[in-house]
Amino acid sequence: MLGEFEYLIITAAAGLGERAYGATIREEIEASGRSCSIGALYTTIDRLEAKGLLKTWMSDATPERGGRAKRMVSITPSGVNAAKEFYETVMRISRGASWVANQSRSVL
Amino acid sequence: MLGEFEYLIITAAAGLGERAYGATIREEIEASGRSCSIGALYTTIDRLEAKGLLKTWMSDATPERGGRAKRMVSITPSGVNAAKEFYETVMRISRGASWVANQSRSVL
DNA sequence: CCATTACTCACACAATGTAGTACTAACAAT
DNA sequence: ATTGTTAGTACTACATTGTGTGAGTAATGG
Repeated sequence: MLGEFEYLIITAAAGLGERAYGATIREEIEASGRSCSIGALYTTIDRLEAKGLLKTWMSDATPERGGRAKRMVSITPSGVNAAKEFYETVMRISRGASWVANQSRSVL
Repeated sequence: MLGEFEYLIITAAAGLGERAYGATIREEIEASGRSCSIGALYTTIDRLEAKGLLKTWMSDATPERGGRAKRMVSITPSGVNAAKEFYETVMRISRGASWVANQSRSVL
């Protein structure tokens, strides 16, 4: 099973599409109010890659100040599956919990 | 932040209400298709109690064969908050993800 | 006394977090 | 042009927290 942080990274990367790499993923995560240390980010990316849930490759350096080569990220089909399963597990578990709003609406 | 298993236990206990203790929580979890070893269960209950997210106490023995005293569980207000936050974090993160169905409906 | 129900313990492994290091390129000063 | 400074990026080693295992122990009713 994915951890919450792993899910977070996969989801952010999926949303960023072609623009996904360490720094943009981090911004995305912190923008949602969750802190994301650099180290935690890369170790998790490594682990996810080892599990085959995403793949990475080095791009060429861009002509920006400090434009070091980026480690680009994209989600594999397995990665999408894993994320989907995580999401559905949380949904299933949560069914009926008092802190879940609007439970009846989902049926309408 | 809660782990997935911690969330699972809090949710199961919340659903069971007065009847929540080790064995019923375990049944509840396994009924949802997720395995739940005894050891993992109690370790996690211990940790959650240490964090103040739930409280436990020993009940009297029941008059059933083998009816040993049970370690009853109930969720504290902090526990409800933590669960709620976990749920909302996952929801917020997931907004827009391709694997989430019916995204428009939530607005209606 | 023994089958049943339930909990405890000791440890192993996996996921997440922190802090610090190192590399690259633009920019600025000389 | 050379050098130093700074910003953007990636990597590594270690610390902490979360999850898993299953044998072992205790209490109770028959």
